[in-house]
Amino acid sequence: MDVLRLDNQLCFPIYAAAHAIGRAYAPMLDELGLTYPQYLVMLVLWEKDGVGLNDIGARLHLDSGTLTPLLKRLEAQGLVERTRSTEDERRIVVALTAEGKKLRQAAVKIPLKLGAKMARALPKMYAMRGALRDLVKILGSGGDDR
Amino acid sequence: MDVLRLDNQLCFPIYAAAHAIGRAYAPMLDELGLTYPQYLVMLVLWEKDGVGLNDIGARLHLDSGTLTPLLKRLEAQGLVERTRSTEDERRIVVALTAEGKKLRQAAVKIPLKLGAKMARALPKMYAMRGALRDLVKILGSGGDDR
DNA sequence: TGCGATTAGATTGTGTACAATATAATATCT
DNA sequence: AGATATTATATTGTACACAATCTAATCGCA
Repeated sequence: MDVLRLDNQLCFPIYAAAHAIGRAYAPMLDELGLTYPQYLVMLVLWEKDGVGLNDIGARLHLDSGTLTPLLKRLEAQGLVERTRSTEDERRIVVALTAEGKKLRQAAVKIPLKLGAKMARALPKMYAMRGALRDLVKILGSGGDDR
Repeated sequence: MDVLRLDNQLCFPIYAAAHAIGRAYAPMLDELGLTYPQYLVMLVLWEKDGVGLNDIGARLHLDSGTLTPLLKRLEAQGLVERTRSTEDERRIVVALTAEGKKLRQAAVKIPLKLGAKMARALPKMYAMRGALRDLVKILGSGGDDR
């Protein structure tokens, strides 16, 4: 077997799928004024508001180089507020604004629409989810828990 | 089920895994002077030299906005040459230099090392490859076959 | 053959993603 | 208590990725 043949690669399909996912989400998220990474950040915050930048990074495996500008833009859109923690001044706490909280209602349609779009792929995606998580763990998760 | 809960997302694990893969490849590819996307382009060319930018894009689901600068940098490194096709002047043909061809020898170790690194994840990755390819098809593949 | 439609790649603009580095704050050790 | 080590985030620099748009070349149709 030719280890350098594109069709024999195991990682490339993941890469290609991730990009396809991003492209598929974009028009729908654009209606909410969000990009896919921003949407992921909002998911984290809708789940637990007022967490640190570090915590968001740990959940999403993204570091401050990515998150700082991203959060700045979310703040500029009036969806979040960033403040320095009083307990530890190195920490940034990210809180949803009322508008940010309200956006959740509109956002509910996103996974529903995407789910419908890739309905026939869903069963296998459910099946591969755990393996993908394991892979992230094995390879090292990036973000601020490095 | 909360459709907006991060752990319930089916796409996020793919996104996270793709980024983890990129991070895992980077140090090794850096020794060859390549980035992961550049490495993918080289895979395509090692397989079939002298193809069009469009063909590379179709294989990798990347468009000219991404490929043009990427190929420019590969050309600057002396690994490829870009020429205008005589049959169709809109087309760019990308050919490996001798140095580009020679790099394949050093590149063989990359998949081997990565494979070793994620050995225990490999069986499931083999299993999910087809499903990931289907997903790319379903969502629309991007690149220049849009 | 001429003209409108389509295509290939370049370009512009925006938003990531991450390595490396810097600065200030906190933790740990002696 | 003081010094050193570590940590959180910002910043800098580089390389993507892709939508939108542009320009020149080619295709398809009347």
